[in-house]
Amino acid sequence: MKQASKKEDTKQRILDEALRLFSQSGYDAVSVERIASAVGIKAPSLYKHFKSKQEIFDAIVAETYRRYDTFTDGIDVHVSESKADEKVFDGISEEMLAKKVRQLIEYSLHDEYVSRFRRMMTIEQFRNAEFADMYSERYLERLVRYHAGLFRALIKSGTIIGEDPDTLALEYVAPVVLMVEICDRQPEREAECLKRLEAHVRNFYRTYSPHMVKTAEKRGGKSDG
Amino acid sequence: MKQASKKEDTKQRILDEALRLFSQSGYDAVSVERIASAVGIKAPSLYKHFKSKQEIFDAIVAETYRRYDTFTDGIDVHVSESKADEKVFDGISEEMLAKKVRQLIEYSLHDEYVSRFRRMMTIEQFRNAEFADMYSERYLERLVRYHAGLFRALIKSGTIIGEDPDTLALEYVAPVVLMVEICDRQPEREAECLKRLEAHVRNFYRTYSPHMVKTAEKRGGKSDG
DNA sequence: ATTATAAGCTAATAATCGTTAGCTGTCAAG
DNA sequence: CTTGACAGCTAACGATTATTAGCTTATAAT
Repeated sequence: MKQASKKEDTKQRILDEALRLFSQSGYDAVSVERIASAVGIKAPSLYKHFKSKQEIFDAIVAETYRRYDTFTDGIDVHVSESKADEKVFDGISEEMLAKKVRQLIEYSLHDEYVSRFRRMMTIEQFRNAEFADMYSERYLERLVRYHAGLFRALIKSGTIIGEDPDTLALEYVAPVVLMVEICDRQPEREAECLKRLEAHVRNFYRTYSPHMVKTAEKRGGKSDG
Repeated sequence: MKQASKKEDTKQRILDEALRLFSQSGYDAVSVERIASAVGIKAPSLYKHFKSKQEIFDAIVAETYRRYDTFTDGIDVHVSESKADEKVFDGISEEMLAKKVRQLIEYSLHDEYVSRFRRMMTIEQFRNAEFADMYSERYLERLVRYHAGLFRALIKSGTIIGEDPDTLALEYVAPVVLMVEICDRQPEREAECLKRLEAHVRNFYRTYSPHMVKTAEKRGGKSDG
């Protein structure tokens, strides 16, 4: 029988520690010796669980393919494009948008697995075309498509105004992605990034919400900076 | 006397080839042997020019500190914040904005040195705090500040409407930065990215230009999908 | 022309790399 | 209790790493 107690546990810890180290320094800069000692075993013992260093890396990638987590996994509200015309989002508020982004950021940055894997792929994205494609798809396009669907529904329901939901989605999502990238390399700037995103979301909402009809007159003479 | 003929030439070629290789695979994955053979010499000969592999890397970084090139170097129109209130940008057009972005992209992607260094730093950004800071500053904050200054002037002159030039700048710049990142890993998508940026810039201009007063009525009843 | 320096080379260094062989103790199944 | 597989270990492998020593050749200054 296959007992999952000791062996599977060690195997998982190897994957965990390897991902942690790869996300810090990249695949080439991390030796199997270093992975092993992080797990608390000797390097040759790794080969009881994986037949090569490359296989460890591959297993990590394969695992995330199974998990298929995205930025959007961290959001509680989900929309599929097919359901988009049901008017669930009629009354979406500035506050709701802001909250969604906070949830997204929270998940993307504080889920260790998610954030480590993203940092690892940031380092390894140029290694081959497959990784490049995966990176763009996973960390940008999925999020843009998701929001394009959302905005398409919101436009249809009249909640926001706008003609091009794809462009709108890119403009909405791009600052979010960039702030995540900043936090990946400068975690100490998280508060600042959240603040900038709050300002972004609120400006976005006010710009495209029909409640706020923006005219040249409205912002004519500003008193002082 | 210090003759700059042969030695300085080889030294520069070492830097060039090293940067090319580092930008493809990262520092750790490139051996001095591989750099040397790209230059056309043997590995030990490298040490007549640099006393270590690390020094080659450091020299590359130091060189870009001297050059101080940014995204904005590729733009012909320059604004310093002090000159910002001179009404040079009164009549800025959608076409001008679109052209500026095209120039920016052209420079960022097709200047070999600039694009290779950026890709190298993308790989090495997590190596230490200095690189992390440099990356954010060089590839995002500078560009945001530049455009914040531009938009501040444009708001003051009434060319565009808006209250928060910093947020506006982030929203304007973020899609540009992201499209550059896509092209860095998927060069075959350049045309698509340029198209998306064109749509972004035009949407941005139309949204914030006072000529286009956008109201709920204007986009009220859309006939069909 | 002489001479010194510079820039290449080969050979060899120690260190570290990923990986294999083979031994030992643990522990669950029979 | 016996047995066998499993998961750890040490020792060692060859390959590759960055780097040094020392020789040679080309070149530039005197």
